[in-house]
Amino acid sequence: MQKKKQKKITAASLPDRNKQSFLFFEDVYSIVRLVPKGRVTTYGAIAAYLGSKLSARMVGWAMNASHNAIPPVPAQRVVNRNGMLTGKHHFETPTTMEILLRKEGVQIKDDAVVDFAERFWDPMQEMEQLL
DNA sequence: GCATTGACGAAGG
DNA sequence: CCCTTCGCCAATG
Repeated sequence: MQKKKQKKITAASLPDRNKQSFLFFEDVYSIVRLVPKGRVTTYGAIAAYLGSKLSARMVGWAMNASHNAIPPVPAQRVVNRNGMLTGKHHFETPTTMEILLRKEGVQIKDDAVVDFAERFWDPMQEMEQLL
């Protein structure tokens, strides 16, 4: 049986209406939506969970399209591996991300999550607990 | 069709 | 310890 090579699905190859159905997007969104309030995860952790073949950049790329996602994705809970709010400029206002996180009980200092190691929510780790 | 960019991350200098 | 380079893969010009 021929191995089903990863079908090269691109958002551009789909009608706008189906972009939100883009599997890779949904995978990312599903994980992000699982992040509990007051916790954060990273692009790399999500990429690792989906498979190391996918780079963390693709996660960021997917997040960029998360505005079109329904239900909405708490993108503010996704930060880079350093705990920095690198995506803050992609929100409606540069302070939206920080405000949302503070509202959820996450302390932000110098555009970074305080006690990031404790706040970190690892998809793979959490998935194991569910098993 | 090539070059640049990007909400990343690891490695090297 | 800070900065640069490279790999990652798709989008965009």
